[in-house]
Amino acid sequence: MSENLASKITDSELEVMKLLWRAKDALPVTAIREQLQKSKGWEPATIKTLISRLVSKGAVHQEKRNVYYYSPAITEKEYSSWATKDLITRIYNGKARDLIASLVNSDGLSEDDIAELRDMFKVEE
Amino acid sequence: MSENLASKITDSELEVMKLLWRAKDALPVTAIREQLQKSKGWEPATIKTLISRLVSKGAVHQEKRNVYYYSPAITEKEYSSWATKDLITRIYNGKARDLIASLVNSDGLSEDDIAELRDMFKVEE
DNA sequence: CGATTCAGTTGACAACTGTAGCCTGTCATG
DNA sequence: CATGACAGGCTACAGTTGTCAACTGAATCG
Repeated sequence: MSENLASKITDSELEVMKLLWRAKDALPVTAIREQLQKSKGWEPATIKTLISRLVSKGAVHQEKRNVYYYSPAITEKEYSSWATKDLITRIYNGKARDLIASLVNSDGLSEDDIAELRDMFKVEE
Repeated sequence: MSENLASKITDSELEVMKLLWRAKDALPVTAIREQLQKSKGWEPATIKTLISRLVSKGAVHQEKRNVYYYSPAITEKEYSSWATKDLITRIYNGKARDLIASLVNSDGLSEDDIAELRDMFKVEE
């Protein structure tokens, strides 16, 4: 398990991160709460807990104004690429190509996906 | 989270599954213990716990002989493809191609991998 | 200024996870 | 047959995760 930054963002916490990634600027709890309360049906307390856990583990940065403003301390790309490597390590013996092979022959990809990928690999040299 | 079969095999449990997948036939605890004790440094008790949890959640099948013989109830392919789809759902908004794109431009793939993938997508039509 | 609201902090609690011990019955072995 | 080893089943216990409530102090509003 390659830990360190962003070490283990949980599923619930990830919902908060997604929201913060979508926002261009730092957000106060109010804004975060508004969205997640509706979309996830969470109580304000739950949301506050998730935010502080994320701050503790260094995944979210807080900036003191009147009230704290929160923003991601890691980018979505960083996280998703970490999560992907983690999957590859745990499940595919560290071989990225095995992951892709698995996707290719197990209906994981639509015709469109395949076409697009063909392009993706064709163009670059 | 698409649950059901193999619902949430944990990291430790996965080590047991890997061993069972490698074995062609069902194995008694003895055999499982021998390998994991050395490779993982786990106590026999730990290994027994993992096996029974896997049996409970239907990921491992047990067959009564003198002593129980254990074998995977789900294939490695089934599991890894489930885990991959799960990742895609959670992190890539359900878009498999985004996963691959992320791999491509984030040093997730070696030159060799890319060459091989180019082939992979070239050949089939 | 007194009452209301709510951010931030702390505590809580059940389910799950990692790790392991104990007990009992059975099987092999001297 | 007596004994030791160990499979299976049960219990345990700390740490993590998903959810949330209570308290406190500051800002807001009438």
